[in-house]
Amino acid sequence: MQPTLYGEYRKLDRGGEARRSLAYLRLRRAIQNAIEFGAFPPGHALPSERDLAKKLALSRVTVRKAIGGLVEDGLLTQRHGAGTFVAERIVKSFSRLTGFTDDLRARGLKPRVKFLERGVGEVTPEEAMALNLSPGADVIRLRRLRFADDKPLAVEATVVPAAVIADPNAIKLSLYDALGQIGCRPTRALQRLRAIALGADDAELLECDTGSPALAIERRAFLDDGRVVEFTTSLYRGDAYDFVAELHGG
Amino acid sequence: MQPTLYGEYRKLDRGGEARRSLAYLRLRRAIQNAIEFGAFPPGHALPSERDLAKKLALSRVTVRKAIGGLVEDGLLTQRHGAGTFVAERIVKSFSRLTGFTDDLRARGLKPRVKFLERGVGEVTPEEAMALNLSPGADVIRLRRLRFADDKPLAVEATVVPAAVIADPNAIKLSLYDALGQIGCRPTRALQRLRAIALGADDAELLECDTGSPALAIERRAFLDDGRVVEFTTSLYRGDAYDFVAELHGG
DNA sequence: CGTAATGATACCACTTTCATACCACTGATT
DNA sequence: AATCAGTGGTATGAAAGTGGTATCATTACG
Repeated sequence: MQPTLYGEYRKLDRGGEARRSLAYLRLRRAIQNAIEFGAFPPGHALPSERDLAKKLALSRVTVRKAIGGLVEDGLLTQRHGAGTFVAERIVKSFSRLTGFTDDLRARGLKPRVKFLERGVGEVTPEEAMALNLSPGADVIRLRRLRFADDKPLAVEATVVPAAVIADPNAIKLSLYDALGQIGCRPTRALQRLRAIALGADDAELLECDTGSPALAIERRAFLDDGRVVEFTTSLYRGDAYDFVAELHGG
Repeated sequence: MQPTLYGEYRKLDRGGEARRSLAYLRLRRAIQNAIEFGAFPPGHALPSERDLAKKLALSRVTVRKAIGGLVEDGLLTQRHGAGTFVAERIVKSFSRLTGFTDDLRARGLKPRVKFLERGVGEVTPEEAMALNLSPGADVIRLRRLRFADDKPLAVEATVVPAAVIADPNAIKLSLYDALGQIGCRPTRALQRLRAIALGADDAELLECDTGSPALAIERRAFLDDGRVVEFTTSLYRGDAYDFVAELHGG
């Protein structure tokens, strides 16, 4: 039997001794399940917010909160006056290859970004090497200060070939969201991690002392065809970010 | 029957005899067990601090102390005004783990190991927590200094339950070889990486200045049945070692 | 005697949830 | 073209529950 939205929601109700999840999160999971199991094909309209609220005995605020999250994730699309629809191009949710924003959201922290620089320019020789581009090609440069719950956590310098994203302003919060929307979400990445001492400039941005330890991460992300879509150098405050990895195999 | 949080807590109470852990440590272990045995799936809410305190006849201060530790470990997430939740793990999957020895060889460096300590002792509370052992159990402790071309590169402290390997001298070169020979080769490991400043002792061993940045890696390796067979804390000189990881999505 | 663990209590800030109401837009009907 | 029912977008207020924090008292231990 095909899962229904209402059935999915009620199924998630069982919680044993644990307090149930928050209603809007439960509903959100229910909708997401229904979509991923195919109960709602792409383009299909969801019941209206008022209908959902009434049928599930929830308030419209709660329903909107659930839907809102999925809209932000690109799973749903809303059109003012028309309705809520399953997005045509569903961005595969990558459980493992995630960017900073997803990481923080998964941890329940509020991500915030302050742009220090956002512009277009010509590649430097080093960038050309890292991105595998020809000299003279254009790239987008981003320099971002990242906050978690309003505490500075990392400075990040990102270089993206202009051939991938032409308009720097298309990147609002998450680079990976922007890449996903144009179907260029990377499937593989190489990271290089090391510990360094913070320089004066970066230390000031991160509101800690010069020379304090930081985690430096360089990442090159690849598409299926091998093109590099991103080269990012990040400095994470050593006392504020842990990198957790799960290893498999024998 | 699935373990429950309250059941877990009371079970730990019966440890009885002379050695009863502090209440907040016991509760902390109980919660951790409940999570790791799946009683609380990721994303689900714990009972509120007030509920826990009331049901377990503890004060809220004690409950908060227990929860606080797990939050710091990244196992739980708290949101002001919302509740306490089992953290969704940020998992980076390393498909190819560049082992220490192989990596050095690839760089044309000669690896060498010097044992600083190798013996049996009783677990400390922290180790008991990491290895999920009862207080008073015996463990093997290894402390090794790793060199590349005769320059110190890392200090490594490893703890293995004596229940797994009884004789410390059975471990000659590679811990994983020794584990494999008795059929206890781990299939899964969790690593935690962060940047720290070196303390005086470790700095001296690594022949660099106190306070210089280092890469701290904690690793817990698991068997199929979930038992922890190894807990290792490594400190790599920040200026001498890069950690390279390959990430996969989809 | 001091310290640490624990308990009891109170208050604050925040989130969730509900109940309304009204606005702005869409699409189809008239 | 005008209308209208249904949609999402926004705002308000209120109640209940949550974690965050502080204070003070009690107990156990060295």
